[in-house]
Parts: sequence; structure tokens; C-alpha cells
Amino acid sequence: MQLEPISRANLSDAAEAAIRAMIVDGRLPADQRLNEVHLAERLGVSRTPLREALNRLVSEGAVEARPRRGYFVKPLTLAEFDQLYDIRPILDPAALRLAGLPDARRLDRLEKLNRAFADARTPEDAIAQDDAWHMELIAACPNTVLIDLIASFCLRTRRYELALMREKALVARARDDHDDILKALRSDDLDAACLALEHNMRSGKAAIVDWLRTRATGATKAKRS
Amino acid sequence: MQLEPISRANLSDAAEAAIRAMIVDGRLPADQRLNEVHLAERLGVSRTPLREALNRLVSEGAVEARPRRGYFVKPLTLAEFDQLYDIRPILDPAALRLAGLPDARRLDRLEKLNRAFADARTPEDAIAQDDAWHMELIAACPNTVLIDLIASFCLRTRRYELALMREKALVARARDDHDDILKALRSDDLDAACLALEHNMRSGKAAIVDWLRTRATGATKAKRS
DNA sequence: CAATTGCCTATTGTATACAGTATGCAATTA
DNA sequence: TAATTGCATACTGTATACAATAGGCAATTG
Repeated sequence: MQLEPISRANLSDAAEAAIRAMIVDGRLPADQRLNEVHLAERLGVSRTPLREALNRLVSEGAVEARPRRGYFVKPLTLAEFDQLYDIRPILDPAALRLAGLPDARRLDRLEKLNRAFADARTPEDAIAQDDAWHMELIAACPNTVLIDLIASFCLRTRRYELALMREKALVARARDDHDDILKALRSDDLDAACLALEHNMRSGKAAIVDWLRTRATGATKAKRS
Repeated sequence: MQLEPISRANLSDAAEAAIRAMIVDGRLPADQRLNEVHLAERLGVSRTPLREALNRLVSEGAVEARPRRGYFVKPLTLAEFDQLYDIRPILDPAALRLAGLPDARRLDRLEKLNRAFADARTPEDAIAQDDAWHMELIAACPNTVLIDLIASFCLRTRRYELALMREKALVARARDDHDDILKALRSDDLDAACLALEHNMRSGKAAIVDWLRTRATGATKAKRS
């Protein structure tokens, strides 16, 4: 018989997930100082696993560490977003090229994921489905380092995408983009698929850039944790 | 007057650097278990900063963490190297393209660095100069996330390059590669420079792959820390 | 009154103590 | 003798105690 090993929870991982969720959905606003003692109390863990969690979030880019000053929620900036989204259209098509044309089973899964994406009720769900779609697209890529790298970029861009999705529903356009990519793949045209993928990432970027531009920058005053 | 702020040492950073050095130069062999208590004693720090250092090395890819089992020196594998070096020729030319043609001052610095590279006495020095050359080449790239990413790949590939350089001196070929890139840049031909850069990375890869293949894999038995 | 300096407090950096788990060995049983 | 089980031990995961530093406030001085 086949059993999943029961998850013996690890406090650092739990804290990391909890803090990331609070940052992503805005309960911890930009530039918020993260007081170790208060935050540890609120999460019901000690400072040791909390600090491990914070350090991982630093390497993920969600939190900034100023030595001997503390940890702060990294604000969303047009500059960072611009840079993150200039990298994805480099990485993703390269991964797809290495993956080659997907087999029939994967194509079916991609169509199913795209429908789930279109039907998503919440922004959180939509982004999760979109990420899942893109990861499935390149799942056959033999370069796992590249796959991990792309996955880490998914996490890093999530805050931006969520902030946008809260205001605008851009799912329809992205779903059509995905359909275009699938169509090219079904005609065994890898080059066209890569181009469409690049276009998908760049147009997604343009939408968020517009939104960040119109938004009054800053204005989120830091309060105590 | 201009003063450097004196470095108020941070034990985590110091430990991180010390452990990385020991891994890179082989004092800590592959698959070596890193006992927290022993290693902390040897470095003269407590377990807390040591663990922070180890966790950072994990995200750098030099160390592997098995939950509740401990930390281990990640062995060099052909598979990982293959993947790392398939990514650099994607990232570096993209960064160069974003950076555009370098100005005269940067070209001069590049030639100077290339001479220092050719004159390097030790493998460590040669690799440091090579990395410096590549980072200088893309220094004008406005995408700092991409630059940081490439820098992190430099660190991750360093162990492989050092292992190779210890046996073979491949500096001459790489120096000529660099010269080719510079020549293209001086003729204002960005496309040709990007192509030459890609070739430089791929041929470097081929050399190390050959070496890893001929080497008897494994054979480095793990001992206590 | 402005500027500087010294002290106080809050907070991070580090060390250590405690708890729980994985691994190896010995004892036991068939 | 082989297999299994219980136990001892060493190690990681977590909590907490201690040390050191940064920032603010007040006192002092010109």
C-alpha cells in the first residue's frame, strides 16, 4: 500500500508561509517594520524559527534586512517589477525550447488548467492557476535548475500580480494568450509557441506597469507590527 | 574626507565565507556531513550564526539540508553542472543586449581585466578575474535583478571551475574568447558580441563536461566534521 | 536658542539550555 | 541464526537568556 508520509510540521516553514501570505495580501503593508519579538508572539513561535523564516523571505525578495536595524516589508516598485518581468520572457521561452513539444497528455492537462484559470473566482486562485499553467508548460524541461529558477520568479512576481488582479480582471486576455500558445504547440510549431509565450509575458507586464504608474506611489505609512 | 565605514564583523557572514571557502577548495569534501556543534566549535562561533550561514549556503546551492538529518556538502555532479552552464549562455547575452555597447572607458577596463586574467598565477585568481570580466561586461545593464542573478550563478559554478582549473589551464582559450568579444564590441556589433559571448560560455562548458566525464565519479568517502 | 553630548531604552545579534527525533546496537524471540 | 524490537545516544529543532548597538530624548554648553 502507498502512504504519504505525514507532514511533521516545521515551525520555520509554517512561519515563512504565514508571513509571506500576510505580505502578499497586504496585512503587512509596504515598509512595515517586522519586530521579531512581536511577530514571534503573534505567530506563537520563538524568535529562532521566525528569523529563519525572515531570512528565507529576504532571499526570496519579499523582505529587506538592514543589519542591526531589523527586517522590513519590501515595497512594490515599478523598477523592480519592470526588471522581474523583463527576465521571465527570457527564461520561459528558453525552458519551453528545452522541453520541446508537449505530448498529448500534457496538452490536455494544459487545456484543463486554462479552463480552471478562466473560471477562477478569486484573484489568489487565478494567479495560482496561471502559475500552474506556466509550470506545466515547461514541466518536461530537463533543466531542473531552470525550472526552480522560474518557480522562484513566480513567487516573487505574485505580489505584483495580486495587487493588479484585485483591481482589474485581466484573466480573459491571458486565457486567450494561453490558447494561442496551445494552438501553436498542437501544430507542432515550437518557434511560434515560444514567440507567443514571450508575447504573453510582455503583455502581462505592460498591464501591470500601467497600473503601477497610475497608482499614487508610496503613501503607505509604516506602523508598528 | 572620505572614509570607509569600518567593517563591524557579523559572525554569520564570516562563517558563511569561511565555510564556502572550505567547500570550494575541498577541505570539506563532497557528501561531508556538517555537524553543527563541531563546526561551530571549529569556527569559534555558536550554533545560531552558524545555522544562518548554512541556510544561506543552502539557498546558494553549495550545501544540502535534509530535515532532521543535518547539512551535507553537495557533491559536484555532471547533471547540475550541465544545467548551470546551459543557463548562463541564456542570461549573459540577454544582459549584454540590455546593457548595449560599452563606452570607451569600460572597454579599456575590460582589456585590462583580460590581461590580469591571462596573467593570473593561481586557479582561484584566474576564476576571480574571469568572473570580474564577465560582470564588468554587463555592468551597464539596467536590470539589477538580472545582474544579481548572474552573480549568484558565478558563485554556484565556481566550485566546478576551480576543480577543473586545478588540473588544466584553460585560460588561454578563454582569454582569446574575451578578445573576440571585445573586437566585436569595438566594431559596434552587438549581435556578434552576444554570439561570441554565448560561444565563450558553451565552449567553457564543454571543457568542464569532458573533465567531469573522465573523472571517477564519487569515491570521496564522507568523514566526520 | 541651537547644537552637541551623554544616557536610556528598545531591539537585534549571539550563546546556551531544553525537547524531541533518528540511527545504531544489543537483547530477545522464533 | 535471522529478524525484530526496545533502548541509548547523538544530533537537530526550538526556546530563552544574555550582550551589544542604534536611536531618541534630555541636559548641558556655547
